[in-house]
Amino acid sequence: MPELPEVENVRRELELGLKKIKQLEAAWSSAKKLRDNPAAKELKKLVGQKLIKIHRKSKYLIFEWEESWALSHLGMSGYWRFEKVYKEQKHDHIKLSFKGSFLVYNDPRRFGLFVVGTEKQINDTKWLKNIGADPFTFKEEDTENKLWLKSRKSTVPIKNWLLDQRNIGGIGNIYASEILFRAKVNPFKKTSQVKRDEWQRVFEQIPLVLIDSIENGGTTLRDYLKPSGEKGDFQNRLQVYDREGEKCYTCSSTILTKFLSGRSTYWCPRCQPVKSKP
DNA sequence: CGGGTTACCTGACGGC
DNA sequence: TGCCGTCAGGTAACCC
Repeated sequence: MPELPEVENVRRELELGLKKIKQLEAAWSSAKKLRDNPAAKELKKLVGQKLIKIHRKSKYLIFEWEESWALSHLGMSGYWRFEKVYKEQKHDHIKLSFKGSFLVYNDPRRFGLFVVGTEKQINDTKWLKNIGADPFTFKEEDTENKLWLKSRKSTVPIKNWLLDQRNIGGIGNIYASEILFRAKVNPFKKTSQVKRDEWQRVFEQIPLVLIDSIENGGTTLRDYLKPSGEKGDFQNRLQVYDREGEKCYTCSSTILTKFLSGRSTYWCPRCQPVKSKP
């Protein structure tokens, strides 16, 4: 479900709610396992602490408590919700009880993650350590050139390269297709064969598309909801994703879709030809 | 090693 | 109505 823009929207809304939150009074987790379910005793470490800030790295939420940190990943179907009165829902997995409010993690498919530790322990987890460049700062840090050099060695399709979190953190299946459409690059092109000017366009579009989506509340195709329960709005701005058989807004060609490494890939055959223009 | 496939889970939806 | 196959916004363990 959630890629970087959705996770950032969750982060922003949760942080708005923090002002009203006091100490954690009780913590509960379901018996059903998430990807790495916190042992009940790990979760108990948070009791008595105040939630201070929520950070985001790539698609991960990082909860900063007074003494501890916690790492949250929403997988495909996870979401956090704020409630004044707890109303149990199917697939609730974590319930944090504060005075006068509840913060609940629900995740039907249970691909999500929640672990507790010290700041150092969390930062040293394999999940945070293996994340590649940050899409909003790689321009400033000469990372762009490093990524370009790295890309010369990769023979995977460029779309797969964008999805590999070890290269750039935060791009998922929707935005990989959207970024490549806006950059006018064919998603099946081998990464090492993507020319410098095409690469330039891809790099330019990565932060633009992600920010555009963040500002529009993320993409709600099926079940993504912000903690407030509201839908996102970026689904109305998608150019190719989920638009198979519809007309390209730019050139009126029919949008195509194809399975690539197990993921649906959408593109416009005329705007993103296999052979780039000379 | 890189690159491809499949598994992990539940639910929604379409075809028969 | 129900059963079955397919697909879903992510990651990671397997293969070769």
